[in-house]
Amino acid sequence: MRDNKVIAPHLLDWYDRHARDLPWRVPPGGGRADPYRVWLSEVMLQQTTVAAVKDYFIRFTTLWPTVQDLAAADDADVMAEWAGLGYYARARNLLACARAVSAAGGFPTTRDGLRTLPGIGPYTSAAIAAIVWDLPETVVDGNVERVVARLFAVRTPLPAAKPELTGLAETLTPRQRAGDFAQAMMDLGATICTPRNPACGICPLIDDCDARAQGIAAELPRKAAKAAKPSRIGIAWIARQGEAVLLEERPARGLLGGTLAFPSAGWDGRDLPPPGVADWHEIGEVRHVFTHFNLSLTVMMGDLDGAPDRGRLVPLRQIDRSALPGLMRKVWDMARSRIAA
DNA sequence: AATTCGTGGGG
DNA sequence: TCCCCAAGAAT
Repeated sequence: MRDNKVIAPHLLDWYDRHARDLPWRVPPGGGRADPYRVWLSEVMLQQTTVAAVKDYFIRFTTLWPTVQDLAAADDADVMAEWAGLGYYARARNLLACARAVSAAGGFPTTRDGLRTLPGIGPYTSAAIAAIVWDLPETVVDGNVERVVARLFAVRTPLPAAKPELTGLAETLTPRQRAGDFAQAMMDLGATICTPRNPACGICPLIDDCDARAQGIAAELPRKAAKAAKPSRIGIAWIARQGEAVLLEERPARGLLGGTLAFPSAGWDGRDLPPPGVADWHEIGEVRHVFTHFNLSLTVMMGDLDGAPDRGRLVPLRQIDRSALPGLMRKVWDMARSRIAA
């Protein structure tokens, strides 16, 4: 059996002095957090950096201050506000969750109850339970995996090491202030116990860290080798008619599911013809990187001869770049420069 | 259980 | 330029 580490008092003391000030966070000892704001921030923060989330969080909470407000919102408005943040299944699940919570009269007050809601998994359920309801749940995100792997010098590569790391993390969670402890672990991982060049010299847990003692902190956690990233090609069509351009809502599931987009094909498993008859001509190539492939998208432009067979024509001035996902922003930027010229 | 889901920043 | 990675969940 591994040694029993007791790090919570020391780490919480560090957190009381160094907690980051974040829009969704209640300072240590600052009272109960709003479950809506904590839930919204945790969903936005899934696989997404704090820097990228901040503005989105402020916009969402300004537009929809309560979960009831969000539950009453139009799907298209929420998708448009989420555009650019990525992982769009989160936005669809966000609305489904808001509507379930609103109908139920509030958020569940246990981890298991939270876990049943769409978009809330092992991490997010534990985070809300600990941060909002002050329950002694153990929160395991990428930061905690790294901190724990180093504290206990776990050499097993991820993701196989996940159960072991979770078990070890559970031995660290205090009965009191579990929410602050979780946020302290994540802050530590984000600011000191970083993936590369960890700042062990100023780490409050330096005397508890096995990896540091063995001189291998920067080498942990180990990770399984990743598969090479394949390349895909496709076509996007800028279909014009007078002062309007064709846009469509993508299918609800899959790549960029439910987002607003220019008609395209060949890169997402769909092999579709152009959206109508036109004098198609190439205006350039857009490159984009997804999690699991690189994309080269050939952009075609043309004036429609007759009605398009899908999508809807949107007046130029009505096209809102910020309502498009990142890939389609690139396509639009290229098209707009051509239209202006 | 392994895949499939975005995007932007940093080294 | 390329690779890594970031408060994961759903299937």
